[in-house]
Amino acid sequence: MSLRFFNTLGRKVEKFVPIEMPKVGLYTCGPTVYNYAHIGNYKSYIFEDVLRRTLDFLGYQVKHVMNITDVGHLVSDEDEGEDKMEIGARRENKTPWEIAEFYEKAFFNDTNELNILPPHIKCKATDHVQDMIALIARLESRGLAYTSGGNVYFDVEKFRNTYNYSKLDTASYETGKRIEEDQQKKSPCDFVLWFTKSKFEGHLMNWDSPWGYGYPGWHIECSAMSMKYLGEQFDIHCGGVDHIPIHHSNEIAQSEGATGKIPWVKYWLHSEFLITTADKMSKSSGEFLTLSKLKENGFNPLSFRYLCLTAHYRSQLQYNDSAIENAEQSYNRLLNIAMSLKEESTNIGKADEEYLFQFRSALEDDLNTPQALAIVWGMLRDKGLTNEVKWAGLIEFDKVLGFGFAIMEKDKELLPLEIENLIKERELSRKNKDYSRADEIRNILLVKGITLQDTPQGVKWEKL
RNA sequence: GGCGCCAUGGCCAAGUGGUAAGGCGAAGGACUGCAAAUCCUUUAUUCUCCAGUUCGAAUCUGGAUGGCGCCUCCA
Repeated sequence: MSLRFFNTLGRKVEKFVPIEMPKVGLYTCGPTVYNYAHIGNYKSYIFEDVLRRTLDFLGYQVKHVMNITDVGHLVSDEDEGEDKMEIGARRENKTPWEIAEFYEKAFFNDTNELNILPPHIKCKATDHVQDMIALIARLESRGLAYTSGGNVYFDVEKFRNTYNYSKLDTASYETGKRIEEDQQKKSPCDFVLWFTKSKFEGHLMNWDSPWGYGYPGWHIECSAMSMKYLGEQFDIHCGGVDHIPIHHSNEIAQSEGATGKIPWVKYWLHSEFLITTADKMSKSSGEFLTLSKLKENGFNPLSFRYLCLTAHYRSQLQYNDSAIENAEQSYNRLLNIAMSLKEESTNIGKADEEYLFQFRSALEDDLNTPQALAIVWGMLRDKGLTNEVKWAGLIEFDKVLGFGFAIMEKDKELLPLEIENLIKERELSRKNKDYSRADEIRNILLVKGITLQDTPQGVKWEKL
């Protein structure tokens, strides 16, 4: 079988054929850096990482571009028209640039802990304002943009998609219900390309442009930057499902409108949300679960990665306490098995072809990671395989799973002498059948965060 | 108001016409001084409910109920 993806463009699973074999241009929507990302965000980034690793695994040459949105979006959480970057700035008494730098760093710290590969090119919106201006000018020259009330708008009436990507019925739009309607628009579906008239006072991030001193609309950065680095047509564009109706529809309209080349992007892949019992995890609602919080609660970031892999990227993932606990447990077992296989494998064997084939097939089937994990467990439990073969297989699988088993080292740290002596004393007590003293010592060590296991090979200890 | 998605054991979750993957948990057993870890075994006659199509439905159709998302902030 060959690689297949569910393409949002046609809402069906399609064979993946890159524009120029074996190269793949991949653009993934990056973070808006006005606050910490939450674990729901990271579900998407983990999906994109698995996608990229799968493409690598299958022999494609991927060029991965990701944007950093460091220009605030137009509308605020309360729908009153405030800029997120500037809200963040005011909240923390910093400039928008300081805010952006701080949260960008936080983002990449988190993704690093989740073993998410950094993009080959990361591009900041603020570094590409000239590219955006050029693109807007291009749209203007093709008659697809108009100026009204000081702002430049994209004219959707002048550009009709040949495919109904978003499946939005624009005729039955209920505009002005959630946010105040912009009376300057010709059609409710028009969107701003360039602002000179901000709805609010004291906007700090501004640039000179042919239309006046101002700042770009939200959607234009992705079109401008992706085309700059990947060409006017490229293979894959990813994001969360929430981007389908508006952000990506607008991107398509402005990109195809500017170049006249259709389709702009061949495959659109969208990741479903992580769902909590309480509320949708949303940055704007204030309360959200960050990776740091997860770590404070004692969970390994890679357990969260494992959890994301147990569900298909296109289905909502139910997140609750037992879900992450289950995942942590499973991941720890997998890790232990991996580390023992590593220890017991003196020479690297050759992975079993049948399991490798099954694993590859699962991923080729629109990235079925739950199926892929089932195959991993199946191989590990297979009594017909030697440890060398299993370890070789696991190394291969891990290229996509991304836990980093191959480079991981089992903690070989030494225990303080005091504890070392307690363990020795306990061994002596056990030999003398003084089990109450032995159990007492085991409890003392437990309080100090060390568990003991009396295995046939001797005492093993582990830090909690 | 419009549009889209989903409903599988205690939990997470694959499977989308041929008779329910996998992980966690739980139960029993082996091992152990007892534990822990590990290993072995068991754990959904059934896929929210009601009709229908079919030789055959978790999978298709209609309806009901419940949940989620989008309609210019969102992964």
